[in-house]
Amino acid sequence: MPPIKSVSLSKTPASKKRPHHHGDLRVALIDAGVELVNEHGADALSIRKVAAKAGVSHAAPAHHFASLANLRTAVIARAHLQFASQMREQIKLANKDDPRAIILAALKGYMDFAFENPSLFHLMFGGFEKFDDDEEFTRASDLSYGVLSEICAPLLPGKAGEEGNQILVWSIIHGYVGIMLNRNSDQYEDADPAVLLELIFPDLPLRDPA
Amino acid sequence: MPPIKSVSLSKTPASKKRPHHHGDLRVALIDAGVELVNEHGADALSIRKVAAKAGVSHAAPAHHFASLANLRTAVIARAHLQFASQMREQIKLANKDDPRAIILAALKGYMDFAFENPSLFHLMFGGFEKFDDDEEFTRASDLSYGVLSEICAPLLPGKAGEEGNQILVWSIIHGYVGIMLNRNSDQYEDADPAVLLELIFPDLPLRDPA
DNA sequence: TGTACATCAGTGAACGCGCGTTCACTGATGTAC
DNA sequence: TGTACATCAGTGAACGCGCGTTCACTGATGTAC
Repeated sequence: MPPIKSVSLSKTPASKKRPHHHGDLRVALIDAGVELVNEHGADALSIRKVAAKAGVSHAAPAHHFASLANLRTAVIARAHLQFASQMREQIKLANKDDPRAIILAALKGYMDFAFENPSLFHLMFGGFEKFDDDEEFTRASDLSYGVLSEICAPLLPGKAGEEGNQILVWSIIHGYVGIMLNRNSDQYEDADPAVLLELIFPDLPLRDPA
Repeated sequence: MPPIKSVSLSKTPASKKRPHHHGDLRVALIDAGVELVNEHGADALSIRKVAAKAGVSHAAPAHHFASLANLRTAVIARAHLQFASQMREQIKLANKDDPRAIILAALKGYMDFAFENPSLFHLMFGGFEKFDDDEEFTRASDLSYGVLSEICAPLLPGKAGEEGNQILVWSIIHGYVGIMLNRNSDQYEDADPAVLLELIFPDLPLRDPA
């Protein structure tokens, strides 16, 4: 029995923008990179391992990433998307009329991301070579920084001005996370992040609601 | 003319504890490691490069460091010594009766070290494999942490208790430094660290002097 | 609809490199007598 | 003081490994006609 309309059937999946061979190798390689880093550390990211994990030959990634630094930049960009979205998800759970609750929620998302993906966090902020002017990267990292500036907007400007508040809040959470990640793992394992955040931020001065 | 007392002359330098061949290769290798990291990044630390920099064969370090992680641990330990001493030097310049000035001074030392040795700073806190229970390492890093707990002692305990103050102060400076190091270098090059510190710490609540 | 051709993603072999580690060695130093 | 010996830091060759990168290729997809 010959297939009826086999041509149109094969054309429909083609309209899904599936490129020539692999589904979307570029995306698959970045996925594999994120997994590799989380499983074996920031150093473990390599073109050959990423290719193996995606099930292609080690020469295939060259068609999508000109160098290891390009791949790394893309993985960090992807990490920023997840980072921002994890903060946004916590914000959604907070009372949207309580700016302080929103800040604490976002910072809980910040900490959760870092503690759940410590190696990825180190890759993002640990001084690894990346292309800071890559468009995909700047778009993604702007999403993260956007969350932070957004939640700080209701804060009363301090002596350091608007930007001072942002840097202060960001410094505290970034430093706290960095310190905790650097400790021997079992030393603070019973510390409850939410409680610690409350303790660290006892009274944030807010603007009068306009 | 035969040398008089040549024997005792040659014994005197021997009493300087100079080991067999090299002066003190272990120390020289750590020196070379610090230089390598500062010059070419935290990733550039390798047994072979360190040996080359110290002018010995690449098999020589094996007599002093069982593995790369051991060498790295020793380099980080050395970095902590410098880190602590840089904070102590700034503290010496401050009015010793002004606890707030002492805190700001120590944090200036903290920032100066990080900005002058960014790669070393990343090596110390960037999640690289090291032996946290190495005695030389714990002794050195305890010196750094000792400075931080010392300067925080005069602070009024907050809701998070004594330890909360320490974690808060440390988080702020650690996070601020981490964020600045992660930016494109020229973005904040005109920021005066001392001024920023003053802005970030407008009013630290101190204990009554007993 | 069918055919010829261009495009280009993925292949597999090969390259040279730097790496950590091992090994038998050598030669200077320290020690016992 | 002099001699024999033990110790051990440093040597140089060799190992196998994973790496990024290159290359001619092949074969599936997309397009022009």
